[in-house]
Amino acid sequence: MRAAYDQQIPPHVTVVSEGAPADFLHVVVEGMVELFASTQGRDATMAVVRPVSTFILAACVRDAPYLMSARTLQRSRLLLVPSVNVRAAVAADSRFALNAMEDLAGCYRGLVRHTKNLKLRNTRERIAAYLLRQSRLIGDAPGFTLPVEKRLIASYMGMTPENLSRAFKSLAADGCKIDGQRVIITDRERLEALAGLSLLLDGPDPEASAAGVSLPLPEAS
Amino acid sequence: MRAAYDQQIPPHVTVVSEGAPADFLHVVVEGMVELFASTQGRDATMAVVRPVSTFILAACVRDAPYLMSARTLQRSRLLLVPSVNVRAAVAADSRFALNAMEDLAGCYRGLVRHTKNLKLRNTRERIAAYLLRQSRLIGDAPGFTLPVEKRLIASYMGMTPENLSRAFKSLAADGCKIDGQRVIITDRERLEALAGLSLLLDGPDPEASAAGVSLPLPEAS
DNA sequence: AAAATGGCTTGATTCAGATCAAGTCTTGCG
DNA sequence: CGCAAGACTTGATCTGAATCAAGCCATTTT
Repeated sequence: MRAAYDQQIPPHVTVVSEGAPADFLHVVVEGMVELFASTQGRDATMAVVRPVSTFILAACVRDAPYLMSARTLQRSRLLLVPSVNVRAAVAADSRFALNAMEDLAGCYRGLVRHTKNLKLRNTRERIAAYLLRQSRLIGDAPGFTLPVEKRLIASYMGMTPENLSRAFKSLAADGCKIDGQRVIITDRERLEALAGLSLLLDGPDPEASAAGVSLPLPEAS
Repeated sequence: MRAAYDQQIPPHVTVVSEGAPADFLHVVVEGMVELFASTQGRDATMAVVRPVSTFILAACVRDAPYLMSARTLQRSRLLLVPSVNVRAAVAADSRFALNAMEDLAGCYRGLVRHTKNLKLRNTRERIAAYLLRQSRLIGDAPGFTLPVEKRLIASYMGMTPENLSRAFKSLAADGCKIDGQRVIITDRERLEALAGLSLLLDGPDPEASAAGVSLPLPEAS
């Protein structure tokens, strides 16, 4: 920690570029950071990280190049811990190693869920599942506010903003009303049927949210 | 290790079902195991594990339910290590913890690559990238043999077998001939242009293959 | 207050990939 | 050896989602 840098970053700044060597483990202390990947114009949101969570731990551990880029969505406070020190701490302190490992395992499982989602569900189902999960994470409240821009949700879910918009509208017939940022689940049963919710996929276990990676929590309302 | 079970498993046997508690860490000693996920009839290959590699390490570490199922593709020899002992070893032996962590980080990075692939490339591009990667992994040989059934490749790549078949055929125009199991890259430049190969995505680093997770290596020919 | 910017919606159209339906070829097995 | 099962291919058709093209609305800038 003594070697770490504490930085305030303005919004919309890219703090990590994929391909660069993983010199620092990043910790989001305040704000919100998007992990994304891009090739030839195309662009995909991989996750959104919220306090207090780390990102690109895997690259540090393996001393390999970053596979994702990162940019701030808001003004954020980041802690940059030199990878060397992270690896030293892992080797020296078994408690630290255990915690780091749990974090990593949580990220991995979050990504498995995300990938299963992409492969096994179509757009409407993904959205239904996402909304149900958001609702559950704040204690099964039927109403809440979307925590990020819709375009970001669309990119995360692997669809275009146009399609997300249309899908949101069409969900009115399946138990969920979306008006601007406001979401109201009017018929949970129906929405669950649409999502084809395998409890496993969206788990009752909160690890992915605890890990702060995936999309942020909504605010109840 | 003293607590582990050593098992011979016939082909096409499901050895792990998603949702079950992670009582054992599995190690593939011989053979080939498919990790997959399914909901309501739909089915998606997530990875293929080859010797010597572990699978479902993340679930063990977190003492959480499996997120993927596993079935043997061939007659396989598996080592089942009780999760309790794995966690004990992680806590007791920092060398073990470090190695486990590297393994986990490798799996994570493999999955990041896979997900980026799904989100950023269309089917033909994914296939081109896959073939180039296979070629590179055996030392840039232009000719090789597909290591697994095409239907499995199709599922892994998130497309139907029909589509894979058509795409394979159409690649003749882009520098690659596929005839049965045999693949011959006739124009690497062209194929690379199609794949839009960002070196980052498919990496020069061999970790994903070393981890034995993803699809198996082909045989040169 | 007007103008500009960026996010969101809506409609029309297109297209990649899925589905459906045969058929062929290979492989394992009684 | 002959049959059955399963993998793969091929063609015809359909459809979910992308793309293209405006327009709308809120927020910020001038």
